[in-house]
Amino acid sequence: MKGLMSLATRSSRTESRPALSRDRVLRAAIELADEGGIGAVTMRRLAESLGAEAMSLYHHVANKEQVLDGVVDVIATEINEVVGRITLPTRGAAWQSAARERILTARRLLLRHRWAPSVFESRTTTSPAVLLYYDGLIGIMRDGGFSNDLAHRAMHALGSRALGFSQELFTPGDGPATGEPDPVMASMAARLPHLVGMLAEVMHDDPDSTLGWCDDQAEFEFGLDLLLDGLDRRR
Amino acid sequence: MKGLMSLATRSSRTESRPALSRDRVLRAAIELADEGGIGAVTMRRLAESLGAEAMSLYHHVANKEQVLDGVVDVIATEINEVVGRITLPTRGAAWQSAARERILTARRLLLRHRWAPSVFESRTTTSPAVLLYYDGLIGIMRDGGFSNDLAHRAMHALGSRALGFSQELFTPGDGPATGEPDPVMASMAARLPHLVGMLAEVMHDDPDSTLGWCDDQAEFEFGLDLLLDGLDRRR
DNA sequence: ACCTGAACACCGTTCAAGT
DNA sequence: ACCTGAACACCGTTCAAGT
Repeated sequence: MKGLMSLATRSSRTESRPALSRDRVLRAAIELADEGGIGAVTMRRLAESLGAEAMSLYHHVANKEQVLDGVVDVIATEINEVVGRITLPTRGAAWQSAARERILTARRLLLRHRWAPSVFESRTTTSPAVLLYYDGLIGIMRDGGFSNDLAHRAMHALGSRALGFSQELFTPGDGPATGEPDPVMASMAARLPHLVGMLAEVMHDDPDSTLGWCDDQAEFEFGLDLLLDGLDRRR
Repeated sequence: MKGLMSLATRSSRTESRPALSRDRVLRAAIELADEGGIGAVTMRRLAESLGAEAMSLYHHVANKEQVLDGVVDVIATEINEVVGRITLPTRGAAWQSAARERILTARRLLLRHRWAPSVFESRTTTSPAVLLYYDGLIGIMRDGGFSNDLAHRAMHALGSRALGFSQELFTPGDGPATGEPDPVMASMAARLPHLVGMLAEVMHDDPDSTLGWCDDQAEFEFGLDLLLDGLDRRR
């Protein structure tokens, strides 16, 4: 009797929603963030998306911080799986293309989640999967002949670029190219001659550019190569 | 009679607390953040520190986002005042030392507020003072012979480094050098041979280093010079 | 072991009311 | 014009109670 009851209970729950688990919580959090940004991830809405009550989550994660830690770890694990399949020589001068490929691959995966960079940055304790990713990158540099000291400085110099993202400096909204003369823009141009002149020319040369201030692929690669070239020279 | 009353009211308020103003609100927010981190800055506590009610703040700032925008602008204005007094040649090859000095000066001021980098990064609309700072840096590059296109790429490559800060990658907590053998550390070493080996050597060479993962001055300058050298070569 | 409802201590912000 | 108290719609999290 008791067995039948619990069986019925379990199966009725399974129909509407499988049992909660840490993994299901983390994946639901990623889905929620993909849909509505990281701000959409609240314990209450997360639970709701899983067909449960907010308090039920606390049986699988200690608190919200741990949800974010876990989300980072899930994504970094995915990155590790893909970069782990890269087979490229790493010895000597080959280190640079290997590192470049590893970083650009991480970038491709990371940017599937536009909210992810800021969450990666906000973590104070580093996820094991991120450490594993760094370990592989350091290994490539060591193969290339880097001393531990240079590898250390290199990791620092790369910063978040090691994982494939870089900060947006700013988004100037509507730039100087919006047809009719804008008085706000005009007074800005007077105070910011170099900035406005630069943006005007960049816009003119490439009207499709997003004013060049977003984390554009070409810009990312320019900065990355600047660093990798410099590191190779100090090798 | 009415005049006397209002005079009395004003003077009695002045004794305990001068009238609120946007500027006083922003300065109180900076003070609060300096004391307890940016998390300590809530509208309620901000008002309390000014001897007012939370709702009174809304007569001087539109909302909390605007408080943070204003805080960034106040700090960037302070930076502009100091870097504006730098008198260093900027023509030709001299651009590099001028840019370096400007950036390291900004860094000195910015790091008086340890919470500031993350707030600078979190702003979506850029403060006029930050734009003015960028404009000056672009001007230095143009004096150095940069095309607008290269200056644009350079600003991108520098990212937050243009303002004097770079991300902490992670803080590995207690590193491998803590005397007694730690089982957690041992299993980590097995999985992360390059990372642990690197940190062990860096620690050994410089026991005072903060495990090298904080935004250390020497590390910042290494990364900055790597970028400035590379940009000079592409000039 | 897992899940839940009610409650607590906070948030930012709106509104109507005061001077 | 400036300031305020009460209230609203949210948060994350604790607790005691359910199965």
